[in-house]
Amino acid sequence: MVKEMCYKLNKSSMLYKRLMSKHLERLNITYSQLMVLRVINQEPGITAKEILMQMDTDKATLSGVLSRLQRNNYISRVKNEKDKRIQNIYISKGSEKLCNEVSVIEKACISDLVDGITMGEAEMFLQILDRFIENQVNKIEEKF
Amino acid sequence: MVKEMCYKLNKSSMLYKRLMSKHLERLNITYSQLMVLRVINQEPGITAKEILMQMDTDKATLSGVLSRLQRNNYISRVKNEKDKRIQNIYISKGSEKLCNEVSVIEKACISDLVDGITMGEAEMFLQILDRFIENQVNKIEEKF
DNA sequence: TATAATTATTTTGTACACTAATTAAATAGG
DNA sequence: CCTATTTAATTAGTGTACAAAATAATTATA
Repeated sequence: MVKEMCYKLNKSSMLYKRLMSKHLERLNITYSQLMVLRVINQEPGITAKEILMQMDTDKATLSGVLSRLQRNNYISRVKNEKDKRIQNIYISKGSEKLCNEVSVIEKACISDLVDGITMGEAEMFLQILDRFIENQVNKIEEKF
Repeated sequence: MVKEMCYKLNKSSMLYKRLMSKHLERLNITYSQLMVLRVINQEPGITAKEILMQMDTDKATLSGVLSRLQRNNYISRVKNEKDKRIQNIYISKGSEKLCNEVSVIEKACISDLVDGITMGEAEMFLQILDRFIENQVNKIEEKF
């Protein structure tokens, strides 16, 4: 039962990434890059460390995503004068527009995914999922 | 709401892979490799094509997983004499034991994940998830 | 029967997740 | 003040996901 849940959660996650990447392809940005760009858009001047705390991800992975975002001129990084280990990250002109544009695509893309699922069901689903995630986090912290 | 569902599904999937890989580390096999190994274990002599049909994955990805499994002596591939494009895949001696051993680990590892979730809730969760996945599959097939 | 189309699989190239090791800067303790 | 530790971020290396192209064998067709 739990095994089935895990298997299907993975499957659904995989499908979502597939779906979103196909839609994002023409915008020349990836799903992971977009997630990070959004966080930067909401908090200009944010540091990599702060992004890490907001998004439960890996620092090495984030480093790569950021350099690709910079390479494609979506962001710029400015060395902090007070603490030279830190870089403040800013979204480039025009990229805010991209964020908004994607929100529209995303809405259109995912609205159909709740077909046949009622509001109440979705709410219950989220509650259970939250509990499940909490258990996962505990389990990971517990052992290692 | 849907967005939140997608986000959390992804998060949960990521956490599960993290959890499993930490447990599998000492067995010197990865989660993806194990999934494939299990299919081969159930159907000795299976071909890559047939594995692809059972597991909704990518042929290039599978090709890589199979060569790593072979490199680590978990499987062997024998060229089919009737159709030389095909290789029949067999599990190596001792690897069946690994499959069983992992099932035990997996059970221990994931039983705690349903803490605070009733049987009924889990069932409902799975039903909604199934519908969600079905919608995703439709959406992917529809557009491309 | 020669060639075109199809099929099974691998290779190449890009992006990402994760671990371990490294670099560079800041801060603490003696 | 100088070493030791901590902190922020990058680099190197392995594995995975996916698209596109290549390879090799089989089957269909002109």
